[in-house]
Amino acid sequence: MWHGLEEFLPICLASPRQHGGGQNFQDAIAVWVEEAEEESKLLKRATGYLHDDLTWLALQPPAQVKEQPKFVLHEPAPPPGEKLRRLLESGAEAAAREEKLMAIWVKKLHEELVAADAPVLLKLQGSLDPDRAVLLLVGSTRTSTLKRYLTLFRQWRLWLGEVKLRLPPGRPIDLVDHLMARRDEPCGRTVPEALLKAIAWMEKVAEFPSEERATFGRLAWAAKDKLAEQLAEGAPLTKRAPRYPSYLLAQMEAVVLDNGQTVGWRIWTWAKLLKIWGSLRWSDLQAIIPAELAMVEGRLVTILRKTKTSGPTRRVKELPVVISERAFLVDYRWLETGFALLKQFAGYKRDYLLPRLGANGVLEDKLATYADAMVATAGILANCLKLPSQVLGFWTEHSERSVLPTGLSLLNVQPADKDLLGRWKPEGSDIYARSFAGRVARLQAQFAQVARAPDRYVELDEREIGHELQLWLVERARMTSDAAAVIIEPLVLQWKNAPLHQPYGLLDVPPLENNPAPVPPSVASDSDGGSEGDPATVAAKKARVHERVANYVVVELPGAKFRLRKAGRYGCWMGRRRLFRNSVDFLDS
DNA sequence: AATTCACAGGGTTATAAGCG
DNA sequence: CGCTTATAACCCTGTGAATT
Repeated sequence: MWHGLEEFLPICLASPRQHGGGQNFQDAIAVWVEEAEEESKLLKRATGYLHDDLTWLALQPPAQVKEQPKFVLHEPAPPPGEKLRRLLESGAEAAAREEKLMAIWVKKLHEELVAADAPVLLKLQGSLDPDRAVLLLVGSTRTSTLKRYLTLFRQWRLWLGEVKLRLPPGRPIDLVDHLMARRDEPCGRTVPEALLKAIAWMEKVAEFPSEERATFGRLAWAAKDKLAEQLAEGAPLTKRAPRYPSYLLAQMEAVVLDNGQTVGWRIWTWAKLLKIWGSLRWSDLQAIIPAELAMVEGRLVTILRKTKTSGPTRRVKELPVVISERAFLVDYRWLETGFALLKQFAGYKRDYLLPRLGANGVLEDKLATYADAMVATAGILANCLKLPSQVLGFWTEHSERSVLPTGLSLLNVQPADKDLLGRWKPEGSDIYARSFAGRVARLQAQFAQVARAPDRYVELDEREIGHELQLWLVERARMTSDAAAVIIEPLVLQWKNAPLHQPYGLLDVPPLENNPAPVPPSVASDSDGGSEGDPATVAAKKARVHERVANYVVVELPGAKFRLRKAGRYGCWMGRRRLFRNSVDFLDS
C-alpha cells in the first residue's frame, strides 16, 4: 500500500513538466489536477481506507506528544487563573469566557507544536510558563480563528503522518495531494483556501524555515485555486437571511409596551428591535456594555469596541450605534420603556447586554450565548407574536440585520448613506462626527415612514418574504406546497392588510444636513498646528478646493480641536471620544 | 514628485449548518 | 444542546497606473 502510493506520487509530479514545457504555470497546474483526478483512484482508496483510522485518531490525543516530552516534563503546575478570577469578580463574564476558551486553545496549540516538532519550541525552552509564552505566539489572532487553524492543521498533520509518513512541515507536493484527497471526499468549496491559510499560519508560528514550508512557493496555492474553482461549480447560491415584515415590527413594539407581558420577553423583544433599527448582528448586540448605553435627547446611543468590524486589530476601533427617536412604527416609547426595564430587571454589572432568558421568561444573571438567542427568538415569535410553530426556524439571528438595508435599497437610498447602518459594507463612505446620529435618524425615519404607510407591503416588496417562506417550508420542513400555503396565507394577509395603530411620535423625515458653512481659515490652520504659507499660495490652494470632496473634519472638544483626516476618498474618520460637541466637514486641499 | 485610485490577494472573523 | 465544520463577509496592504 505505502509503496504503491510513493510510486504514484512521482508520476503526479512529472505531469506538469510533460505538458507544461513552455506553457505557463497555470495551465500546467490545471492539466495536472485534472489528470490526477482521473488517476487518483489509488489515492482515493488509500484515503478511504484510512478514513476510519483518521477519524479515530482525531478523537485521540496525538500519540507523538508523549514521545517528545523533553519540555512538557519540566512544566510547573498550570497558572492559577488569576486573571480569570479578577475578570469574573469585576463582572466581565464575556471577557472571562473568551479568556477561558483562549487558554484551552493555546494549550492545544502548544500540543500541536510539540507534535509537529516545531523549531520555535527551542526558544520556549527556558520559559517557566510555556503556555503563557505560546499565548504570545498567538498574537492578536482570535480564539475562533485559532481554533479553526488548529483543527485544519491537525487534519493535515495526521494525514501527512499516515499517508506520507512525514512530520510537518511536509513538501508542497504533499500538500497538493492532501488538497486533492480533501476534494475527493468531497469538501466545500472554501475548504482548500481555509486549509492553506491555516497551514501557512501554523508554519509561520512554528517558525519552520520558509523554503521548507509546504506553503512555500506557488505550487500549493495554485493548486488550491484550481480546486476551489472546480468545487465551486454547481455549488448552491448563498442566501441572505430573510427579513421580518414590517407588521411584525409593529407587533414587537406592542410586546415591549405591554405591561401584561412577562418582563424577560419584553426585554428580549426590545433587543430584537434594537437589532433591527441598528442593523446589528447578534455579536454586536451582545458586545454592548450596559454601563455605556445611554439615552441622550431621546436617542439611544453607545459605542461598540469589539465587533467583527471594529476592535484593536481593525482600522475602525469603535463603532457608534444610534437608535433615534424616529425609529418606530407605532409608538416611539418602546425604546425608552425597554431600556428602563433592562435597567430595572437586569441592572447588575456586566460586559454584555443580554442575560439568558430562562424557560418561563425569567432572566438569569448569566451571559446569553448565540444558542440562547435562538431559543429566545423562537419563544418570542411563538408566544408573543403568535406565529405558527412550523415557521419558527425560518428567521435567523441575522434576519434583523437585513430589514432596514433591504427596505432602504428598495427606496433608492444612496448606498453610501445606507451603509451607515450597522456598517453593512464598511468600505462605504461614512462620517464619524456629529452628523452621524443625524444621518442615521434620517434613515430610520425614512424607513419608518414607508413601513407605516398602508401600501407598505407593496412598497417594501414584502411579498418576497412570503414567497421565501413558502419555499422554505417545502424544502426544509418537508411540507407539500398546499400544506405550506395553508399556513402562509393568513400570515401574508395580515402582513399585507392589517392596519397599524395611530402612530405616536415624530413622523417627519428630517431634512438632509447640508455640508455646514465653511470653517473660517483660522480654525483650520489652528488645528493643523501651523500656518499654510503666504497668502498667495493659500489663495491658489483655495481655488482648487471646490473641485474636491471633503476629506477631513474639524472636531472641537472642550479642551482641544482636532483635524481628523480621511484614509482615502471613501475612508473614514474616527474619533476616540464618545461625543463631539462640535465638528464640521471641511473642504481641504 | 506626491497623492489618489482601483484592484488583487493575503489574512481574519462571525454566523449558519450539521451531527451525535 | 454543545460541539465541529463550512462559508460568507470582512479587513489590510501592496502595487502600479492615473491624477494632481
